[in-house]
Amino acid sequence: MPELPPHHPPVGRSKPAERIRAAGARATPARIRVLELLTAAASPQSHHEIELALGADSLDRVTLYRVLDWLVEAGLAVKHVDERRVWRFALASGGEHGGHAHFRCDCCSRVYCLDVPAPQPPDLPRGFTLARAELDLTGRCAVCNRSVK
Amino acid sequence: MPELPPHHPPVGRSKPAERIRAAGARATPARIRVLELLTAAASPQSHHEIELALGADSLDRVTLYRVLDWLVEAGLAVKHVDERRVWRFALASGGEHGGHAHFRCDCCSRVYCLDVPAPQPPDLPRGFTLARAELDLTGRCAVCNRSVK
DNA sequence: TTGTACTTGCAACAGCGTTGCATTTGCATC
DNA sequence: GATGCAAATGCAACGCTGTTGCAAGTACAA
Repeated sequence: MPELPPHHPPVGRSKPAERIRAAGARATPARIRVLELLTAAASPQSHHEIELALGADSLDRVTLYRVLDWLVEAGLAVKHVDERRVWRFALASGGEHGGHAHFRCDCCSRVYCLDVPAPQPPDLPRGFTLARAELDLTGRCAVCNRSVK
Repeated sequence: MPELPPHHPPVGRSKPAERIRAAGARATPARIRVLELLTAAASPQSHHEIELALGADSLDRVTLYRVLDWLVEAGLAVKHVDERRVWRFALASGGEHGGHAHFRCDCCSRVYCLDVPAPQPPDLPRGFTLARAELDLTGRCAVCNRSVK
Protein backbone atom coordinates (compact mmCIF):
# COMPACT_ATOMS: atom_id res chain seq x y z
CA MET A 1 0.00 0.00 0.00
CA PRO A 2 1.40 3.36 -1.01
CA GLU A 3 2.38 5.61 1.85
CA LEU A 4 0.88 9.00 2.45
CA PRO A 5 2.98 11.78 1.06
CA PRO A 6 5.55 12.88 3.62
CA HIS A 7 4.23 16.40 3.89
CA HIS A 8 0.77 16.23 5.40
CA PRO A 9 -1.41 18.82 3.69
CA PRO A 10 -3.33 21.23 5.92
CA VAL A 11 -6.59 19.76 7.14
CA GLY A 12 -8.65 22.18 5.19
CA ARG A 13 -7.21 20.95 1.93
CA SER A 14 -6.60 17.28 2.54
CA LYS A 15 -8.65 14.69 0.76
CA PRO A 16 -12.16 13.99 2.01
CA ALA A 17 -11.33 10.48 3.24
CA GLU A 18 -8.41 11.78 5.25
CA ARG A 19 -10.41 14.57 6.77
CA ILE A 20 -13.09 12.14 7.81
CA ARG A 21 -10.65 9.74 9.42
CA ALA A 22 -8.92 12.64 11.07
CA ALA A 23 -12.24 13.41 12.70
CA GLY A 24 -12.22 9.92 14.14
CA ALA A 25 -14.77 8.19 11.94
CA ARG A 26 -14.86 5.67 9.13
CA ALA A 27 -14.31 6.94 5.66
CA THR A 28 -17.39 5.48 4.03
CA PRO A 29 -18.48 6.18 0.46
CA ALA A 30 -21.49 8.07 1.75
CA ARG A 31 -19.48 10.48 3.83
CA ILE A 32 -16.85 10.92 1.16
CA ARG A 33 -19.33 11.73 -1.57
CA VAL A 34 -21.25 14.19 0.54
CA LEU A 35 -18.12 15.91 1.75
CA GLU A 36 -16.84 16.20 -1.82
CA LEU A 37 -20.13 17.61 -2.89
CA LEU A 38 -20.17 20.22 -0.16
CA THR A 39 -16.59 21.10 -0.93
CA ALA A 40 -17.51 21.78 -4.52
CA ALA A 41 -20.71 23.64 -3.69
CA ALA A 42 -20.77 27.38 -4.12
CA SER A 43 -23.52 27.90 -1.59
CA PRO A 44 -25.31 26.17 1.27
CA GLN A 45 -27.09 23.03 0.13
CA SER A 46 -30.29 21.51 1.41
CA HIS A 47 -30.82 17.81 2.02
CA HIS A 48 -33.01 17.65 -1.03
CA GLU A 49 -30.54 19.42 -3.28
CA ILE A 50 -27.80 17.06 -2.20
CA GLU A 51 -30.00 14.08 -2.91
CA LEU A 52 -30.58 15.37 -6.43
CA ALA A 53 -26.91 16.12 -6.90
CA LEU A 54 -25.98 12.60 -5.88
CA GLY A 55 -28.13 11.47 -8.75
CA ALA A 56 -29.41 8.03 -9.59
CA ASP A 57 -27.68 5.94 -6.97
CA SER A 58 -28.37 8.31 -4.16
CA LEU A 59 -28.02 7.39 -0.54
CA ASP A 60 -30.92 6.50 1.61
CA ARG A 61 -32.74 9.61 2.84
CA VAL A 62 -32.02 8.83 6.44
CA THR A 63 -28.40 8.03 5.81
CA LEU A 64 -27.94 11.37 4.16
CA TYR A 65 -29.49 13.10 7.14
CA ARG A 66 -27.13 11.21 9.42
CA VAL A 67 -24.09 11.94 7.30
CA LEU A 68 -24.93 15.63 7.31
CA ASP A 69 -25.49 15.69 11.02
CA TRP A 70 -22.22 13.89 11.55
CA LEU A 71 -20.37 16.40 9.41
CA VAL A 72 -21.75 19.19 11.54
CA GLU A 73 -20.97 17.39 14.77
CA ALA A 74 -17.44 16.73 13.55
CA GLY A 75 -17.00 20.36 12.76
CA LEU A 76 -16.52 19.79 9.06
CA ALA A 77 -19.75 21.53 8.13
CA VAL A 78 -22.16 24.06 9.49
CA LYS A 79 -25.90 24.13 9.18
CA HIS A 80 -28.52 26.82 9.41
CA VAL A 81 -32.22 27.14 8.75
CA ASP A 82 -33.29 28.99 5.65
CA GLU A 83 -36.44 31.04 5.17
CA ARG A 84 -38.35 27.98 4.08
CA ARG A 85 -37.57 26.19 7.30
CA VAL A 86 -35.17 23.72 5.78
CA TRP A 87 -31.67 22.99 6.92
CA ARG A 88 -28.90 24.08 4.64
CA PHE A 89 -25.39 22.73 4.96
CA ALA A 90 -22.14 24.34 4.01
CA LEU A 91 -18.53 23.40 4.41
CA ALA A 92 -17.14 24.83 7.61
CA SER A 93 -14.72 27.37 6.29
CA GLY A 94 -12.58 28.84 9.00
CA GLY A 95 -13.52 32.42 8.44
CA GLU A 96 -16.76 34.12 9.35
CA HIS A 97 -19.57 33.38 6.99
CA GLY A 98 -20.52 36.99 6.89
CA GLY A 99 -19.75 39.99 4.81
CA HIS A 100 -21.76 38.69 1.93
CA ALA A 101 -25.36 38.51 0.92
CA HIS A 102 -27.55 35.57 0.08
CA PHE A 103 -29.90 35.36 -2.84
CA ARG A 104 -32.69 32.82 -2.70
CA CYS A 105 -34.62 31.96 -5.80
CA ASP A 106 -38.40 32.03 -5.31
CA CYS A 107 -38.68 29.50 -8.06
CA CYS A 108 -36.13 26.77 -7.40
CA SER A 109 -35.20 27.71 -3.83
CA ARG A 110 -31.52 27.60 -4.60
CA VAL A 111 -29.35 29.82 -2.49
CA TYR A 112 -26.49 31.79 -3.94
CA CYS A 113 -23.76 33.54 -2.03
CA LEU A 114 -23.12 36.95 -3.49
CA ASP A 115 -20.05 39.06 -3.22
CA VAL A 116 -21.44 42.42 -2.38
CA PRO A 117 -19.75 45.46 -0.96
CA ALA A 118 -20.72 44.60 2.62
CA PRO A 119 -24.22 45.69 3.58
CA GLN A 120 -23.65 49.00 5.21
CA PRO A 121 -24.83 49.26 8.79
CA PRO A 122 -27.68 51.73 8.74
CA ASP A 123 -28.18 54.27 11.47
CA LEU A 124 -29.57 52.41 14.41
CA PRO A 125 -31.81 54.07 16.96
CA ARG A 126 -30.06 55.48 20.04
CA GLY A 127 -28.79 52.83 22.38
CA PHE A 128 -28.77 49.99 19.91
CA THR A 129 -25.59 48.13 19.18
CA LEU A 130 -25.04 46.05 16.08
CA ALA A 131 -23.56 42.57 16.13
CA ARG A 132 -24.29 41.26 12.68
CA ALA A 133 -25.88 42.45 9.47
CA GLU A 134 -27.18 40.21 6.74
CA LEU A 135 -28.64 41.12 3.42
CA ASP A 136 -31.18 38.63 2.13
CA LEU A 137 -32.36 38.92 -1.42
CA THR A 138 -35.05 36.99 -3.20
CA GLY A 139 -36.13 36.84 -6.79
CA ARG A 140 -35.50 34.58 -9.74
CA CYS A 141 -32.15 33.13 -10.53
CA ALA A 142 -30.60 32.98 -13.98
CA VAL A 143 -31.42 29.31 -14.40
CA CYS A 144 -35.12 29.80 -13.75
CA ASN A 145 -35.31 32.97 -15.77
CA ARG A 146 -33.81 31.17 -18.71
CA SER A 147 -36.05 28.14 -18.55
CA VAL A 148 -39.33 30.00 -18.29
CA LYS A 149 -38.40 33.02 -20.32
CA MET B 1 -72.20 55.38 14.68
CA PRO B 2 -69.71 57.32 16.77
CA GLU B 3 -67.06 59.11 14.83
CA LEU B 4 -63.42 58.43 15.31
CA PRO B 5 -61.86 60.87 17.74
CA PRO B 6 -60.69 63.99 15.94
CA HIS B 7 -57.09 63.35 16.75
CA HIS B 8 -56.25 60.05 15.17
CA PRO B 9 -53.92 58.16 17.48
CA PRO B 10 -50.71 56.93 15.92
CA VAL B 11 -51.22 53.60 14.25
CA GLY B 12 -48.78 51.87 16.53
CA ARG B 13 -50.80 52.69 19.61
CA SER B 14 -54.41 52.51 18.52
CA LYS B 15 -56.64 49.71 19.72
CA PRO B 16 -56.28 46.29 18.07
CA ALA B 17 -59.66 46.39 16.39
CA GLU B 18 -58.90 49.77 14.89
CA ARG B 19 -55.51 48.71 13.67
CA ILE B 20 -57.03 45.68 12.02
CA ARG B 21 -59.74 47.67 10.26
CA ALA B 22 -57.17 50.25 9.27
CA ALA B 23 -55.36 47.46 7.49
CA GLY B 24 -58.52 46.81 5.49
CA ALA B 25 -59.81 43.65 7.14
CA ARG B 26 -62.56 42.58 9.46
CA ALA B 27 -61.97 42.95 13.15
CA THR B 28 -62.78 39.43 14.22
CA PRO B 29 -62.34 38.09 17.74
CA ALA B 30 -59.59 35.81 16.51
CA ARG B 31 -57.50 38.61 15.05
CA ILE B 32 -58.12 40.90 17.99
CA ARG B 33 -57.10 38.35 20.57
CA VAL B 34 -53.97 37.36 18.71
CA LEU B 35 -52.97 40.95 18.10
CA GLU B 36 -53.48 41.77 21.78
CA LEU B 37 -51.45 38.79 22.75
CA LEU B 38 -48.57 39.70 20.49
CA THR B 39 -48.74 43.26 21.74
CA ALA B 40 -48.32 42.05 25.30
CA ALA B 41 -45.62 39.52 24.47
CA ALA B 42 -42.07 40.32 25.40
CA SER B 43 -40.55 38.13 22.72
CA PRO B 44 -41.49 36.44 19.46
CA GLN B 45 -44.09 33.74 19.99
CA SER B 46 -44.54 30.47 18.20
CA HIS B 47 -47.85 29.17 16.94
CA HIS B 48 -47.88 26.62 19.72
CA GLU B 49 -47.10 29.14 22.44
CA ILE B 50 -49.91 31.35 21.25
CA GLU B 51 -52.30 28.42 21.28
CA LEU B 52 -51.38 27.72 24.88
CA ALA B 53 -51.66 31.37 25.81
CA LEU B 54 -55.13 31.57 24.32
CA GLY B 55 -56.06 28.86 26.77
CA ALA B 56 -59.14 26.71 26.92
CA ASP B 57 -61.25 28.24 24.18
CA SER B 58 -58.42 28.48 21.73
CA LEU B 59 -58.89 29.09 18.05
CA ASP B 60 -58.71 26.36 15.51
CA ARG B 61 -55.11 25.50 14.66
CA VAL B 62 -55.53 26.48 11.05
CA THR B 63 -57.32 29.70 11.86
CA LEU B 64 -54.46 30.72 14.09
CA TYR B 65 -52.00 30.03 11.29
CA ARG B 66 -54.09 32.16 8.97
CA VAL B 67 -54.45 34.98 11.45
CA LEU B 68 -50.72 35.05 11.97
CA ASP B 69 -50.00 35.02 8.27
CA TRP B 70 -52.48 37.82 7.78
CA LEU B 71 -50.85 39.91 10.47
CA VAL B 72 -47.53 39.53 8.69
CA GLU B 73 -49.01 40.29 5.31
CA ALA B 74 -50.69 43.35 6.74
CA GLY B 75 -47.42 44.55 8.16
CA LEU B 76 -48.62 44.38 11.74
CA ALA B 77 -46.27 41.55 12.62
CA VAL B 78 -43.07 39.99 11.43
CA LYS B 79 -42.11 36.35 11.39
CA HIS B 80 -38.84 34.53 11.36
CA VAL B 81 -37.66 30.95 11.71
CA ASP B 82 -36.03 29.98 14.96
CA GLU B 83 -33.29 27.42 15.46
CA ARG B 84 -35.83 24.66 15.85
CA ARG B 85 -37.32 25.46 12.49
CA VAL B 86 -40.55 26.91 13.81
CA TRP B 87 -42.03 30.25 12.89
CA ARG B 88 -41.99 32.90 15.57
CA PHE B 89 -44.16 35.96 15.35
CA ALA B 90 -43.55 39.35 16.83
CA LEU B 91 -45.34 42.63 16.73
CA ALA B 92 -43.86 44.88 14.10
CA SER B 93 -42.84 47.69 16.36
CA GLY B 94 -41.18 50.72 14.99
CA GLY B 95 -41.55 52.87 11.95
CA GLU B 96 -43.92 52.53 9.07
CA HIS B 97 -43.56 49.15 7.62
CA GLY B 98 -42.36 49.99 4.19
CA GLY B 99 -38.69 49.56 4.63
CA HIS B 100 -37.66 45.99 5.01
CA ALA B 101 -35.07 46.06 7.69
CA HIS B 102 -35.46 44.25 10.96
CA PHE B 103 -33.37 44.31 14.05
CA ARG B 104 -33.56 41.36 16.41
CA CYS B 105 -32.11 41.68 19.86
CA ASP B 106 -29.83 38.80 20.81
CA CYS B 107 -30.74 39.42 24.40
CA CYS B 108 -34.52 39.79 24.60
CA SER B 109 -35.40 38.55 21.12
CA ARG B 110 -37.61 41.51 20.45
CA VAL B 111 -37.90 42.49 16.83
CA TYR B 112 -37.79 46.09 15.69
CA CYS B 113 -38.72 47.34 12.27
CA LEU B 114 -36.32 49.97 11.12
CA ASP B 115 -36.85 52.82 8.76
CA VAL B 116 -33.83 52.61 6.62
CA PRO B 117 -33.24 54.01 3.19
CA ALA B 118 -33.99 50.75 1.38
CA PRO B 119 -30.92 48.58 1.19
CA GLN B 120 -29.21 49.40 -2.04
CA PRO B 121 -29.83 46.56 -4.47
CA PRO B 122 -26.38 45.22 -5.18
CA ASP B 123 -25.27 44.15 -8.60
CA LEU B 124 -26.80 40.77 -9.24
CA PRO B 125 -25.16 38.25 -11.51
CA ARG B 126 -26.33 38.21 -15.11
CA GLY B 127 -29.83 36.87 -15.56
CA PHE B 128 -30.92 37.31 -11.97
CA THR B 129 -33.96 39.40 -11.18
CA LEU B 130 -34.64 40.87 -7.78
CA ALA B 131 -38.02 40.69 -6.10
CA ARG B 132 -37.29 41.66 -2.54
CA ALA B 133 -34.39 42.74 -0.41
CA GLU B 134 -34.29 42.43 3.33
CA LEU B 135 -31.72 43.60 5.76
CA ASP B 136 -31.52 41.51 8.91
CA LEU B 137 -29.65 43.02 11.79
CA THR B 138 -28.89 41.52 15.16
CA GLY B 139 -27.33 42.96 18.25
CA ARG B 140 -28.55 44.47 21.50
CA CYS B 141 -31.48 46.79 21.70
CA ALA B 142 -31.58 49.96 23.75
CA VAL B 143 -33.65 48.39 26.50
CA CYS B 144 -31.19 45.57 27.06
CA ASN B 145 -28.18 47.81 26.75
CA ARG B 146 -29.60 50.08 29.41
CA SER B 147 -30.57 47.36 31.86
CA VAL B 148 -27.33 45.42 31.77
CA LYS B 149 -24.91 48.30 31.56
C1' DT C 1 -8.37 -13.11 7.23
C1' DT C 2 -11.34 -12.22 11.02
C1' DG C 3 -14.07 -9.90 14.64
C1' DT C 4 -16.52 -6.12 16.07
C1' DA C 5 -18.11 -1.61 16.52
C1' DC C 6 -19.61 1.64 13.48
C1' DT C 7 -22.77 2.58 9.34
C1' DT C 8 -26.38 1.88 6.43
C1' DG C 9 -31.11 0.95 4.76
C1' DC C 10 -35.82 0.29 5.68
C1' DA C 11 -40.11 1.15 7.94
C1' DA C 12 -42.73 3.67 10.82
C1' DC C 13 -43.42 7.86 13.05
C1' DA C 14 -43.65 12.94 14.59
C1' DG C 15 -43.96 17.97 14.17
C1' DC C 16 -45.17 21.96 11.84
C1' DG C 17 -47.46 23.92 8.43
C1' DT C 18 -50.88 23.99 4.19
C1' DT C 19 -54.94 23.14 1.17
C1' DG C 20 -59.88 22.41 0.02
C1' DC C 21 -64.36 23.08 1.15
C1' DA C 22 -68.64 23.72 3.63
C1' DT C 23 -70.38 26.78 7.24
C1' DT C 24 -70.50 30.99 9.82
C1' DT C 25 -70.04 35.93 10.58
C1' DG C 26 -68.55 40.95 10.24
C1' DC C 27 -70.15 44.81 8.35
C1' DA C 28 -71.95 47.68 4.48
C1' DT C 29 -76.33 48.68 2.86
C1' DC C 30 -81.01 49.14 2.95
C1' DG D 1 -83.06 46.70 13.08
C1' DA D 2 -83.08 43.37 8.99
C1' DT D 3 -80.50 41.59 4.96
C1' DG D 4 -76.89 40.01 1.65
C1' DC D 5 -72.47 38.69 0.57
C1' DA D 6 -67.57 38.54 0.65
C1' DA D 7 -64.45 37.49 4.17
C1' DA D 8 -63.22 34.52 7.88
C1' DT D 9 -63.57 30.23 10.39
C1' DG D 10 -63.54 25.19 11.49
C1' DC D 11 -62.74 20.65 10.11
C1' DA D 12 -60.52 16.96 7.69
C1' DA D 13 -57.03 15.41 5.03
C1' DC D 14 -52.62 16.03 3.29
C1' DG D 15 -47.36 17.18 2.49
C1' DC D 16 -42.85 18.01 3.54
C1' DT D 17 -38.85 17.86 6.42
C1' DG D 18 -36.71 15.55 9.74
C1' DT D 19 -36.29 11.55 13.53
C1' DT D 20 -36.23 6.92 15.85
C1' DG D 21 -35.70 1.81 16.22
C1' DC D 22 -33.74 -2.09 14.57
C1' DA D 23 -31.77 -5.65 11.63
C1' DA D 24 -28.22 -6.24 8.09
C1' DG D 25 -23.88 -4.78 6.08
C1' DT D 26 -19.10 -2.98 6.14
C1' DA D 27 -14.61 -0.37 7.30
C1' DC D 28 -10.69 -1.18 9.50
C1' DA D 29 -7.71 -2.72 13.49
C1' DA D 30 -5.51 -6.73 14.85
